[in-house]
Amino acid sequence: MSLAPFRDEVAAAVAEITGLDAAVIAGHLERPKNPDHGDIALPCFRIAKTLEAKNPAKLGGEIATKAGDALCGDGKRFEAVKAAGPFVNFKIATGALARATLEGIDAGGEAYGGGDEGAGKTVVIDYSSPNIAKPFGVGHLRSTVIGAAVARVHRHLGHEVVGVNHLGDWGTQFGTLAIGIERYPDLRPSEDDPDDEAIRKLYGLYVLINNDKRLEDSYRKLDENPGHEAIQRDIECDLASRPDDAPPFERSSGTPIDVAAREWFRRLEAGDAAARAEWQELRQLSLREFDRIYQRLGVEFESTRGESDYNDLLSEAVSLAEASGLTRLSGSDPKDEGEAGALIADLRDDKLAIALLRKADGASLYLTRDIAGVAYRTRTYAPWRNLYVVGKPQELHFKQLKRVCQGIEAVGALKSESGDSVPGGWSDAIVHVSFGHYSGMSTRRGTLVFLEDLLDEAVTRARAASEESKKGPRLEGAELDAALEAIGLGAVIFNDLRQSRVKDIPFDWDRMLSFDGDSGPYLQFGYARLSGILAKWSEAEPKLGDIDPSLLAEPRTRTLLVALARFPDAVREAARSYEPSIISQYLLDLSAAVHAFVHEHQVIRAETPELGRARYALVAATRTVLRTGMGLLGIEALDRM
RNA sequence: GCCCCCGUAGCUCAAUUGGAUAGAGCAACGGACUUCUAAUCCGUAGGUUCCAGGUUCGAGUCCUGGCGGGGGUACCA
Repeated sequence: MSLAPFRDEVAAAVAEITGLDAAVIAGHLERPKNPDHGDIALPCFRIAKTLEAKNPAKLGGEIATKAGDALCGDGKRFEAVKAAGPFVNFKIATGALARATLEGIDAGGEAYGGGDEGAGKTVVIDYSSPNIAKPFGVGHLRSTVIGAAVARVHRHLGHEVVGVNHLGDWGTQFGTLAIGIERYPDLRPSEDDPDDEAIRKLYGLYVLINNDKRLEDSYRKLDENPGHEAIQRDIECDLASRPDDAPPFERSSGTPIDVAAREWFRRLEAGDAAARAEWQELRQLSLREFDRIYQRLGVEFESTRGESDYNDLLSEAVSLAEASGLTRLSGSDPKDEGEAGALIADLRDDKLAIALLRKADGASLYLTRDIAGVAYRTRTYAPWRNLYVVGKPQELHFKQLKRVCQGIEAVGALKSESGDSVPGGWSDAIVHVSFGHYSGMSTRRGTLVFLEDLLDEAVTRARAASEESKKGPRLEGAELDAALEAIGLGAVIFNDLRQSRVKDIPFDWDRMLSFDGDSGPYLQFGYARLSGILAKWSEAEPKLGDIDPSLLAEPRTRTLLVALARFPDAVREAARSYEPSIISQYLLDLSAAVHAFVHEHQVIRAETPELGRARYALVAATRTVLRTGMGLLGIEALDRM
C-alpha cells in the first residue's frame, strides 16, 4: 500500500471533471511541501494550458468544488478537498488511510515497499572493487555501502541482482609494489604475520616506494633545473614525510622506479613464473583482509572476479574495439602525443578526449579490461542494467567505455558464445553510478585512515555514549558487545549514505561518529523504543479487523501514518536514481515521526483500550517498515539499546 | 587551455527534478524524565540560496556570462 491508489482515485475524479486523461493528471499530482495543506496536491497551471482559457486559480476553485462532491462524504476515502489559489489540495480520510496502510504492511511484512516490477530484469552491480596493492581505507567504504544499498533496493523490487566485486588485482601499480619489495626485502609481509599486521606492512611498503618514486622524479628534475626552488621544496617535503622507522632514501643510479614497474608488470602479463607466484601470494594476503571487512559490514557478492580473470578476453576486447571503427594507431597523426604505436580511439568530437586501448608496448589498460568485463557480463547475465559504483574521478573513463561499447554495438560485433548476435541495448545498459570522495586523504601520501580503525573507534565511542545514556536497559556481555558493534557501524554507514552521492564528504571523525540527531543510532533508537513497547504489551495481540483505524487521527499519529504510506514511493525513487540517500532521508522523516509519536502518546496506558489497540497496530507496522528500510541501507535493527 | 561536478543558516546537509511561507541536524539559548528507553521531545534565534543578466504564470532548481572550490585531461587504476 502506498499513496498510489489514492492518487489514482484523485486522478480519476479530476479526469471525469475536466475530460483529460487520468494518467496525465496522475503524473501532475504531487505531495504538498507543507503537510497542513493536505496529502495530495494538483497544481492547476499544468492542466490550465491544455484546457485553454481559464486562469489556474479559477480552475482550481471549480475542480475543488466538483471533486469534493465526488470524493468526500460518508463511506468515501477523502475528508477534504480545498482550493488554495491555483492548487487543489486533497486530504485523505484518516480512517481510510490508516486501514489501507496497516493492511498493506500486515500483508506485505518485510516485503512491504517492494514489488515484482523488476522480475525478469537482471541488474549487475559492480561495487566495492578494492585495489589489491592498497589497503581497504575509508575511501572504499563509499563504493561498498552505496553499491550494497543499491543492490538491496533493486532486489526488494524483484530484480535479479548480481553483485560483482571487480578486484583491482592487475596493472602497473602492482609492478610498483613488486619493485618496492625488491628494494626493501626486509619489509615484506610474510605468511606468518597476522592478517592485520600483514596488510599494514604492505601498505607501509606501498607508501615508501611511492615516496621513493616521487623523490627520484624530483632529483631528476633538479638535475635539469639546478637550484629550482619549488623542486627543492618538494624534495624536503617528501623527505620529511618519510616514516621515522623507514630506511633512508638512497638515490639509485639504475632504472627509474616507474620504468622498472612497467617492465615488471609486462613480465607478469606475459606469464613469467616468478612474477606470477609473487603476485598470487600478495593477492591472497589482501583477500583475507577484505573478507574480514565484508563480513563485518554484512556484504556479500554473487561474483568475485579480479581484473586478472579477464586476461583471456583482452585480445577479443581489442578486436571488438577495432571492429567499431573508432580506433587507430597513435603516431599516424603528426599532432599525436606520446609514444607511437599505441591503439587509441579519438573521441574528441564527443568531448571525450582520447581513449587509450593498448599501450605501445602491447600491455593492456583499465579501459581494455573493462570492455572485456562488459562483454563477459553481457554474455553471462544479459543485464537490463550494468551498474558501476565507482568514484567521480572516473567519470571520463566510463563515458569513454560507454562510447566505445556503443560503437561496438552499432556494428554488431559482440557475439554470444553460440555465435549469434547479442540482443541490442547492452551498451546503453551501462550506467556509471558515481560518487564524491572523502576529502582530506590520499593513499599514496600515507594519510589514509584504515577502515578497521575507523570502525573500531566508532564502537569505542558507542560504548562511551551507552554509558552516558540516562534511561533504558543496561545491556551486558554479548548482547552489549553486539549492540555496540551495530551502533558504531550504523553511525558510519548512515553518515556515508545520508547525503546525495555526488557530493564530497569532508572527513571528520566527530561527524562520522555522531550518535545524536540525524544519524544511524537515531533510527536504531526509534526502533528500540518501538520494540520495547511491543515487548511490554501484555494483552493479546489485536487483529487488524478488531481495531478502529479512525482513532489514529491526532496530528503526530497521522504524520506517522503518512510516512508509512510513503515508503513504497521512496523505494522506487531510490531505485530509479540509484540514490540510497532517498531512503536515508525517508528514514529520518519516519524516525522523527516515531520519536515524536512515542514521546507524546501512550500505547499500553492509552486513554481508552480501543485507542491502545489501534496504536499497538500502528507501532507494530511502523517497526516492520523501519526494520525493512534500515535493512536496505545495511543498518542493523536492535530490540534493545 | 579544454571538459565534468559542486556552491543553500556559523558548520554539515534537505527541498517531491520548474511549484505554495526554502526545511532538518550540529553548535547557541530556554524548557520537558516518580508515567511504554531523554542516544529523545518542544520552543527561541539564525537566509540577498556566490554574483549579474535571461527564459515564464512561477527559478535554489533551466539558459548565458562571471567568481570561488574540487576533479579529469595519452600509455596508473
